Amino acid sequence: MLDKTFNPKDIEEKHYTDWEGSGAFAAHPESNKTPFTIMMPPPNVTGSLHMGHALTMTLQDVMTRYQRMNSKDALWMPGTDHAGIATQMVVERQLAEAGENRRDMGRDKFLEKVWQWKEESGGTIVRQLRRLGATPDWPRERFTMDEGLSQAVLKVFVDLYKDGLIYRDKRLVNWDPKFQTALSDIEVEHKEVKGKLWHVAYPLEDGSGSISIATTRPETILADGAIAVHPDDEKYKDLVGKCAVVPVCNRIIPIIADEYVQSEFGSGAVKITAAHDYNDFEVYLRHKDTTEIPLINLMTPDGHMNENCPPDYVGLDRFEARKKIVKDLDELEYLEKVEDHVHQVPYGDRSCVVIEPYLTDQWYVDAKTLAKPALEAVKTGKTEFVPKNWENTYFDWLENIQPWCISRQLWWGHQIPAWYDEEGKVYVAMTEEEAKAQAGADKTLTRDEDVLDTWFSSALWPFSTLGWPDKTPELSKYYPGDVLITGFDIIFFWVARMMMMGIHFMDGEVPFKKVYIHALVRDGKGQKMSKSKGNVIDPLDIIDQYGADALRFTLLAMAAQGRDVKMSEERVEGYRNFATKLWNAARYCEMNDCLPKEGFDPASVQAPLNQWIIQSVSETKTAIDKAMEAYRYNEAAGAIYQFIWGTFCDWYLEFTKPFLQSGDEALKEEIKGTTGWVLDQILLLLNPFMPYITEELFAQIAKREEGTRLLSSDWPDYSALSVGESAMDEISWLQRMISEIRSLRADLNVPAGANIDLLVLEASDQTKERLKQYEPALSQMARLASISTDGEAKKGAVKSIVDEATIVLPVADLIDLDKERARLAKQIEKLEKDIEAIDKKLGNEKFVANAPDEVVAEQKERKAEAQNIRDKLSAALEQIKAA
RNA sequence: GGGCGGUUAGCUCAGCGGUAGAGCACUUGCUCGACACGCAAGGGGUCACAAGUUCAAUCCUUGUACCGCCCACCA
Repeated sequence: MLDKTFNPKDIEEKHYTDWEGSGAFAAHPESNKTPFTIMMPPPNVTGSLHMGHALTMTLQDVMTRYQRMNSKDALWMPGTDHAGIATQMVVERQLAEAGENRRDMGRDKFLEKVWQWKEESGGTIVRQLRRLGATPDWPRERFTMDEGLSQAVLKVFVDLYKDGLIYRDKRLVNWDPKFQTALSDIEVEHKEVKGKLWHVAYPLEDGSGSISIATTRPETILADGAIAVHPDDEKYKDLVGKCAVVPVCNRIIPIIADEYVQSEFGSGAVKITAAHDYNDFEVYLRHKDTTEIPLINLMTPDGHMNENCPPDYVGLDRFEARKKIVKDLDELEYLEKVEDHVHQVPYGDRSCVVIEPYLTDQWYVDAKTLAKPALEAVKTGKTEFVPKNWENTYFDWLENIQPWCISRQLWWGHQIPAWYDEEGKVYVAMTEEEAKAQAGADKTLTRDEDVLDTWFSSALWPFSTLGWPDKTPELSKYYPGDVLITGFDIIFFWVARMMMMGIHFMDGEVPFKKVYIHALVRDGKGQKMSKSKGNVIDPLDIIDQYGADALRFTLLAMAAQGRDVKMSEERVEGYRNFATKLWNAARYCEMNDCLPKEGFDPASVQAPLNQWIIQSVSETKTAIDKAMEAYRYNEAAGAIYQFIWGTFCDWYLEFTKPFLQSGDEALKEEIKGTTGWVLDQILLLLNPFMPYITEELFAQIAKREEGTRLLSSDWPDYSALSVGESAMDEISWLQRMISEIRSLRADLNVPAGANIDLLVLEASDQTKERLKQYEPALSQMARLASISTDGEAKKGAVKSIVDEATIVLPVADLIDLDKERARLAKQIEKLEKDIEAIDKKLGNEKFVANAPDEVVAEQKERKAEAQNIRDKLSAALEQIKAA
């Protein structure tokens, strides 16, 4: 006997262990089944499960389970990402706590520490995924710094270098002074900041006056190399070619003309600080051949002023230097005015410190070239985004893509396979031996210290995890993947780069055919969850409290396309209740011997009641299939929810109760068989969504062959079942009948416990027959003492209409006549309004002429029906008035 | 500045050319032997605003107003 409530805690671990042990998560490259591949976006090794993971992994797991049940050879490829900066940060923080730091320790020793940390703590998220019920092919789990994947990274680097698609360049990069590394453009977040605009006067060298400029970063004045004005600006025409004196450091700089300058902004003159500003650098490049413009770097890598500054600035923090120069400018009377100014300031997405444009040598990928086929693939539909509007975002980014800076001044990551000889000449090769062979035996080579951007290795994930560059069976079977399921926040970081790398290295073949982009999870108020806001809902807490099934179902039900998912505990509670409901339905079935029986054939059932529920199961399955096909998880979840609760529990089980108590034996047996069968189908259909409770019930309600699990069961196929319309009509009638009586009773305050008599007038033969047949169900569900079809409505009886028949409840002594009059009047009024609206339509010649015939027919039918009911209710109202 | 999305019941959101839906909340009844994490019956919406297309618009088009997010170097 099942317990009274379902306790997820008791069974989740047991089933997961059993599932994993069964080997059912495994892909089988050797099988001849159609493959279905999902690449799991590898979470950071430093990560722990948050709601975003819970959502994306649930969607992936549901898809994987669904495809697996549909006889696909499903590969859900799991793994983790080494997460360069994030991981190095974690370990450095630990070192700091122990009073150590990585530079004292040295690179090798430090890396040893990181690996040690990875072994000890890197498995957290992977363990947590198991609690969600995720079923990827664990034995294939990869790490982006695994031997094989690292080899793939080296090969990709070397090949791209040979093709001229990777190169070294000296230009401005986004420099993170906290981590002291370069960052790519997309690792920089621009935030609106309230700053100041300082207006500063630069004296002209010839003493003939001064020229005024405005700046938001006065400390960079110390590195000024020129002043620029617009070539057409009359105001400054005569100054071009002259020189000005930089305040405070007294450097003489030229005044040049460049179209970049906007005459209307500020004073119309701009200082040019080529080593610390992207635009200024561009100006510098345009003029450096004709005008000598100093290119001065005034900062150390950790954001302090260097020796290129006046002595009293050297060593100052960049923000201190800003304060000091403002003070100095003011004292020296160069500062003309200060305005408040709102502008965008770049911050490192991990370090959260202000990023400096900084002039360094870095490695770049020629993203523009790689982007072309990646764009083409989506334009031609080889890869499709769902929902489609994300393609615009993808196009927009790739069409404007800049060179991708891939070198990072970190230690944790894939070290760049480049060596330098003493003259600084570079040799790129898979190994030091090969580099030496290139350089010649007499050269001493030093390896590039830098490592690659973490996303460089993630970009290879769809093929590096399958054994590339070897031609493995996995690679040929599971590439390209069927669908990539991920959030929009990493379309640039990851999706686009996988497209570029995949197409380039896999002979033009895209890495996945579909990209399903889901929303981000927010809190109940729609705010982004973050630790600092303290509004984080921990999925593990939710699992502890409500069970993994409830969490999964909540995420699915709210995963409608193109919207944020607002997570609130009340919703989870609701779906926990749903699990309990199912549990109790199964418990009821168990108590009534309605369990799955060997040999039951749903095609053979005779009773319309049973035919109806079987047909409903089939329709539900169709709805789920349709929804899954379109990645409409919320619709799939809604369909099965509605069927279980609204159809099976609320109607079918209630219909059949009286027949099970007293009915003829054949019918009883058929009901038992049908109920058991439906319950089994429910478990199958719900399994991908709520794997734990369904697996538990599956095991409890029937003896199965040893080792049979829902996990590895087949998705049902009802194509052989066909049920006539008549059963559906008949049960629909029964539902309407019961609803109508219940509604009347409630409206008229008939005591809930009172059994009353039902009189049905003007009943057709069919209705009479049905009343007789379903008498037990009607009596019990509508609480009737008797049902008759002939007789006369007594004075004060209440009337209503179901189809052709008038139902009469002789409850005169129980009800308030005024209330009944009001009820009838209200209904009649509503019907009149409907009829009027329909008449208006039908009276419109254009409508009749243009609307499809079936729409016109439908309107006519509705009108007739409304008129029929109205007439009968009017008669009833007259009768009461007469009484 | 560009792009995308949103505005539907008290709240959170589905729906998307022909009778407005769900969950929660609310009201009123219910110890009908599965379930109060429940059952039954209800109340509640000029589908942001304006114009247009159409026989017909919550749904399509255009515009307006708010609200989000993403991208963008204006000192």
